[in-house]
Parts: sequence; structure tokens; C-alpha cells
Amino acid sequence: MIVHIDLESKDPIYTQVRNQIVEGIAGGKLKAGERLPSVRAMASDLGINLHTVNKGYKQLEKEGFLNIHRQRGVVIAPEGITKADAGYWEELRHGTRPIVAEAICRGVSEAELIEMIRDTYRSFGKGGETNGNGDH
Amino acid sequence: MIVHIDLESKDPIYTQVRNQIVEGIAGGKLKAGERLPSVRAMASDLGINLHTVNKGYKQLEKEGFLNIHRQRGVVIAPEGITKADAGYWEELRHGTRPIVAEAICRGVSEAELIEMIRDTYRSFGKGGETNGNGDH
DNA sequence: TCTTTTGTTATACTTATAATATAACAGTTA
DNA sequence: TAACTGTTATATTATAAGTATAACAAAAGA
Repeated sequence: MIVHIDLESKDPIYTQVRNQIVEGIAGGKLKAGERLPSVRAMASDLGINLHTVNKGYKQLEKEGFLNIHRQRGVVIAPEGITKADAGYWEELRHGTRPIVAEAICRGVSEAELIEMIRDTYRSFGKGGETNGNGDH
Repeated sequence: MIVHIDLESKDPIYTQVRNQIVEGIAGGKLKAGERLPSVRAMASDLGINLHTVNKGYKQLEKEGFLNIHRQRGVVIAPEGITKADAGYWEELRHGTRPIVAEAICRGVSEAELIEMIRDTYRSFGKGGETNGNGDH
């Protein structure tokens, strides 16, 4: 099992599920075309309700990470994830702004912050290229 | 007025208030020892409830950005903001992890991501040093 | 002294979100 | 046929977000 739930976390359970699957894809542990457990199986494994899992899955589908065929199951987007567009970049900037601001307030230098981001990026290994799309 | 509210945003209003004050400090628009509008004045200006403003203020106080003297008003922490400690770094890594993961999934390169972070960091100017604490 | 202003506390209400609990439906696959 | 799939529907509980008043106590200003 890939997903682990922290019931003490401030993050909602469905968000934890969503994030860990995204991280799994980024790290190459989950590959394009690979099938995920059914909502019932995942819910049972984690000891939570199937609707909570379904909520995470549906969000991932909306974001382009998953394809959900009605009776065929849940699959990591086989044609690869939707690449960064203008809307995503805007959202990314909006999300990082307050984080960077607080870091500055707390005396974190530009170099320190970037080093941390770089380490995080590299902690996912070379999982980025794992979505085997020739693209063009 | 420094704070602007977007009622369409997914971010709660008190979070918008909180974030914009942090960004104001990071950018040097708000300086250590400077006084903020009273909860009533701010609430009236923004057309929202005073408790919503108070919630943002209280969070900022808890995080060490503000000092709130009972009848003296709300003041940007005069002795400077609490510097980054182990707990903060942990929180920072936890908050950035899913963001970095999604960026990787969307084909954002390490260089692109870091460039964006660097631009954001520098967009706050040299506001970092503005809390005039001799410290040492 | 009196009035105003301050953050604070208390109570109440509405709305939205998160999470759970069942149950049933309609195709798919074994 | 039987088991499994995501989906839909309904209901309930708990928590968070936001608003609305009202009152309190201490400090500052006139």
C-alpha cells in the first residue's frame, strides 16, 4: 500500500490521499497506465469511508492525474499528465507567495529556501519522465 | 489600506488578511513596531465582521508576527519575528512537498521551479532586513 | 471625571465542508 | 449467474467559516 493516513493531521483525509498519489506519480512509484485500488479496497485498507477515497480520486481526475472508466477502474492517466499551462502557473505562484513571504520574515535566505526546494525536487528522483508520452 | 479581500477566493477571508499582512512585512511595507488598524476599523474598511479580522490577528499573534496589547492596539512584533526553528522548517517542507510533486508531474523542470521561487522571493525586495533588531 | 477606544468574551445563528453510513443502480468481468 | 466496478441518492454528525449583537474592562484623551 502506498497511501498512509494521519488522522491527527490538519489536512483533510481526501487531501492526504490526493497528495500522496501525486507524490507517488512524481516519484515514479506510480506509473502511467497503472491501476489504483478500487474505492472500496482503498477505503477498507485505510479504515475510512469509500466516499472519502472517491472524493480524492474525483479531484485527481478533475486535475488530469487519473482516468476513471466506469467499470474498468481507476488508472493513472495513460497519455500523461496535463502539462503546466498559464492557469497552473498562476495557481502555483499564488500558492507559493505566502510561503515565501513567511520564509523571508523568518530570516530564511534566498539560498536556503532554494536549497530546500531543490532537495525536495530531487527527493522525487527522476520520476518526472516516467509518463511515457512522446508528446508531439 | 494594505489589505484587499477577494470574496470569490477559495482562501478563507481571515487567511487572506493573515497572508497579506505577512506579505506586507516581508515586502517592508509594514515595519516592526508599526501599528495596524483596530479590528473594528479594519473590519469596517473591508466590509466584514470584526471577528473575522480578529481571527486573522490572533493567528498572526500566535505565529509571532504581532504583539497585541489589550488596550494599546495591534503592533508588528517590535523585537522582530521569531526566526526559523526546526518546527518551522518541518512545516515548510511539509507544505511545499505536494506543490513540488505536482510541478514535477506537470513537466516543470527544476530550473523553472527555482526561477519562479527566486522571482517571488525577490519580488518582496529587500524587505527582509526591515525588522530593526540588533539581535546578536 | 467622562467619554471614547481598545481587545476580549459570550451567545446565537447560518452556511459550507468533511466524514461517515447505508442502500441501490448499471454496466463489466470472471 | 455472481462478484466487482464507479456512481448516485439520502441521511446524519461534527467542525470550520462568517456574521450579528451585546457587554466587559482597562487605557487614553479631552
